Amino acid sequence: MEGGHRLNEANAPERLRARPSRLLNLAAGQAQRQVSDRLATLDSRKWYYATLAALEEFGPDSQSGLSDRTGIYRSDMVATINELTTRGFVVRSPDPADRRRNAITLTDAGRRHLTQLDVLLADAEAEFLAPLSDADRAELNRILKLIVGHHARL
Amino acid sequence: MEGGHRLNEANAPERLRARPSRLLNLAAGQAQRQVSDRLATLDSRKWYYATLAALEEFGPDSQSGLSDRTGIYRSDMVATINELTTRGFVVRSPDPADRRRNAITLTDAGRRHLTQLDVLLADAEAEFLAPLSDADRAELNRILKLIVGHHARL
DNA sequence: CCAATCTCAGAAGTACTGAAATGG
DNA sequence: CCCATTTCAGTATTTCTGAGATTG
Repeated sequence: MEGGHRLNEANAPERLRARPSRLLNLAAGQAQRQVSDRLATLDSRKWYYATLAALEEFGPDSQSGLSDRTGIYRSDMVATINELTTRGFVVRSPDPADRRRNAITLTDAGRRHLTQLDVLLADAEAEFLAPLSDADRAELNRILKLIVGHHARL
Repeated sequence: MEGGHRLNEANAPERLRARPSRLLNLAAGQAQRQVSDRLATLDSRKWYYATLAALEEFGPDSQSGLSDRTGIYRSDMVATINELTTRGFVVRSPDPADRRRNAITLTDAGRRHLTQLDVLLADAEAEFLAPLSDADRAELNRILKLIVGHHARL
């Protein structure tokens, strides 16, 4: 879970080091790894967090709705809900108003788990943003939002 | 190669939208997709570019050396060199000085391919950096380098 | 005997496609 | 009959692990 293969960016060719796409990729990979590692300490993962967060903020929803809100594909949402159900974090029940749908509901245990994940995520982000000043963090957020907003549906 | 599943970030829960790790992930995914799509027009990919770039800048090298410079795992470098060899972009020959090693050498065709990939990458980056001013691009680069430099080998 | 290099086989997470089944 | 939702099965790519074979 630790050692092996540390990146030696200083040895990389200039053509690579200069590329924004590579920097973005490396930084995202670093963030991703720290986040996943922390979530794994509670046998959890990104998709759980996204799904629980959507349920907490917007209340019970269909799998299709959760897919829209989180960006997780519908086919993958099936497995996510299966696992969250097994762990008792959500309940899946048929929607009486439209029987094609499942109504997914957050449980108290799910809410507690979400709270724990928030702490883990804050820790992970504190770690990979460590070299940045508060001003830098704000700048990074602003710039990334420009990119994401530009390319997401308008 | 196009349609389906557009991200509707406006509907995402605040807990997600606010997370730097998510923004980084989405932006990197966007960059990644644009880069891969362009490289694919020449049946090429990121790893080809990284490997050819390392060979161009530092001259012939072992697979292990290329792995260090590019960040590609040694096990994956095998397949990369296989494919580059098939396409005539590199030559793999035993290193007479140390017969455990392969000496990987860039060919003229490889150099030409690298030049073409440079153009494609510039196009891709122009596209996903489109919403940013020059100052923003410089800021983004500076901040990402702080993160990457901090977490790469010191 | 130990270390380095190359190679192969494969796990695991993520992103994505297509189609069947059910119901509106 | 058409459309939406859920589910399943499967592809592709990337990152990463481990182990065997060869050579230093």
